[in-house]
Amino acid sequence: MQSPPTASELAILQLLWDDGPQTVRQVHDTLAEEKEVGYTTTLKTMQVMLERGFLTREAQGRGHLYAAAIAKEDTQNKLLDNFLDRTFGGSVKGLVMRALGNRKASRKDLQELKDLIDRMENEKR
Amino acid sequence: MQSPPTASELAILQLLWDDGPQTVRQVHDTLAEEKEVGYTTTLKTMQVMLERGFLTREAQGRGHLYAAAIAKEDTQNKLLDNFLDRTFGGSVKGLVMRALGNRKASRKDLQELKDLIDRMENEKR
DNA sequence: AGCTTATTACGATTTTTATCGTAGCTAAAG
DNA sequence: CTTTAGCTACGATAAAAATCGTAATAAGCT
Repeated sequence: MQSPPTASELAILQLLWDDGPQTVRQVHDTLAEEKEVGYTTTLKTMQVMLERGFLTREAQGRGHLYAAAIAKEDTQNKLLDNFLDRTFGGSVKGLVMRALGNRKASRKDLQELKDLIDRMENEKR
Repeated sequence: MQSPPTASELAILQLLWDDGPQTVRQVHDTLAEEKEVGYTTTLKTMQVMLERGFLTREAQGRGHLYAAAIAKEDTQNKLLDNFLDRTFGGSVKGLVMRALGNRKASRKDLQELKDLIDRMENEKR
């Protein structure tokens, strides 16, 4: 993955990751709920993504069924890495504390995080 | 702050936040260590940032001394918010767990995080 | 004052990203 | 078989971000 997906591309990837392979029509209809955009814009973006190796597709009916070709976690990791460096100078602690401080996490989330931290501390030993 | 600073702009802000007000020359020399870029590119970017209200400046010698006009924490918060929504579907837990899982945090960092979580759990009561 | 050098101002260009119009194809419907 | 509705392909355009060239300005030196 040379350069990471752009914001628009990422929005499409999210749909394909979460809801599985879809046609341009399906993707577009979902995107259009959030933001006004032409059908051919979505189509073109997905064609570019195919070109870039972010998507695959197979013939289906009169059109194509597109699927994500890159893994969600890998992609998130790379984007996170970039963001961390650019915005928090690479400080994980800075990012995490800010994220927790700003947005409300549920009690259950907090407990899971503590568990994760405990496990990490043990592994470190 | 209408639209957030771009990647290039953010790099400049980081320098001004961390090392205090500087001239274009100083900023440029630091940036140029990382990446080849012309002096007037840096200058122009900083002029645009002034225009956008991200920087202030005052006359100094033959040139100007620039300073960040927006707060580091506010800016980081907004960028984090965007990033969280775009990349992790707004899931703080997802982001935090991934950040901790990927990059190594020091034992001290982990302890501080646990303390923060404990404080949050108490406040929640 | 005249020269040199660093800086600025300004506009233009390039590059990247996002957007869309149009023409043509194809399957399904009549 | 013809019409029609939905898609695709392709190129063009627009918008945003990054880059730089050039000329003017002003400080510092001799």
